[in-house]
Amino acid sequence: MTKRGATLSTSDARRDAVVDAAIAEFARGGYHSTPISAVAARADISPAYVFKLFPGKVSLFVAALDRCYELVAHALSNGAARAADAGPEKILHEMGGAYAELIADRDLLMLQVHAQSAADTPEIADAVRRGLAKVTELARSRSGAEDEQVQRFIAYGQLCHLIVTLDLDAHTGDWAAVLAAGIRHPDRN
Amino acid sequence: MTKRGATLSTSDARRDAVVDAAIAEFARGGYHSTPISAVAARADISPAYVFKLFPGKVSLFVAALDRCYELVAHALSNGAARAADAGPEKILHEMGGAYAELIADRDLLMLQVHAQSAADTPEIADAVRRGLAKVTELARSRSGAEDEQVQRFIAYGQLCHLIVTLDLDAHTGDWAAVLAAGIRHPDRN
DNA sequence: CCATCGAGTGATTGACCAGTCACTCACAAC
DNA sequence: GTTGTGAGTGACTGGTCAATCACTCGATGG
Repeated sequence: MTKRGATLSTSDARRDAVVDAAIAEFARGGYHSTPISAVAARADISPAYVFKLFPGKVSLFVAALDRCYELVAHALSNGAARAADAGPEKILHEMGGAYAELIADRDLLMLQVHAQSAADTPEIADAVRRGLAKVTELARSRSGAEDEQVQRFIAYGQLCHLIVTLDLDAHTGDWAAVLAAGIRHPDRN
Repeated sequence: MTKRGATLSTSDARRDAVVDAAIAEFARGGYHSTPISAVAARADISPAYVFKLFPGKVSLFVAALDRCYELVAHALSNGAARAADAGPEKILHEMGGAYAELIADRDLLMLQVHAQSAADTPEIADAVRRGLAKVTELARSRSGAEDEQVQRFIAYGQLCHLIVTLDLDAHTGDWAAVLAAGIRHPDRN
């Protein structure tokens, strides 16, 4: 009972669609509390078929995570291009702006947060390290900044994750304002 | 069948012991994949009795989290005292050192990471915000530093969480070294 | 000696979920 | 037209877990 109508899709196309659904669902509930059935439902697919496309739940999560970091790297790269041959600080700033735009819908950000928490599963930890390596080296090579500046770039990225996760700009004042000051927030809608 | 022998403990003492066990167990598995039975086993208690001491799983987690931030605040306070009346930067640096010592056993750090990932449960998000507020205001008031410096203090704390979670100082070189540079790591044993 | 009360448990329930398997169905090639 | 193949599913299994409840046991007080 193919619900989508239209032509029968090849399994590779389906796999891509399932990864998209996985990003959205895992971003909502995290690894442990998101059932495969939720991903399947979003992809208009039976839960059983997900296991034909991926060997298990971890593989699916890792695939989603890989895709997430790929998108992040792509955005950072674009950001760097926008500041062409300005100084390192300016380039990093532009990359930060591009990242803020990318994560406006929260999914890619939350997925990273959940992945960090699920890093006791070795495959997941590996995927996070892989992604973070890509991002770090990209920031360094494209900006030409000192190691210290690159480190700060990542640190403020992590702070940004915290702010969004806790909805700090909406909630309460003062101490929250200290943390959120000057960080580019995703649009609220 | 009270296994601990000795005198029968009052329920309040038991509650404390259960919170300690909860910190250790939740730090290992996170909120969703840590069963109450694991906490109960570590506290030498039947799972059923945990529900007599706490109304539900979330309450237990929140209690553990509250205690965690209490310990963090206490450590930071001690750190600030060590630098008595030095400059703000020096005081913040000393607080950072005290924090690094406190989280040497990883439990208090991992609990915070897992809490962030479980922040879609409102009670948990509230507890994290409460704790973070306490820490932020403590850092600001005790150091007398500018808002910007306090923000940086927290941001590097988050970076520290990432480094420990991914075991970055042990794993691989170069990009990992950039991120871990100058951060005081917990003793490896 | 009896009543009460708090500490603590065993057994159970109801729900959920990862993973499996045998199956159907559409289409293609011969 | 029948044989083969890949897409896709329904139904099931084995296991886990939060939460509940009726119960036991030991101490304490009258």
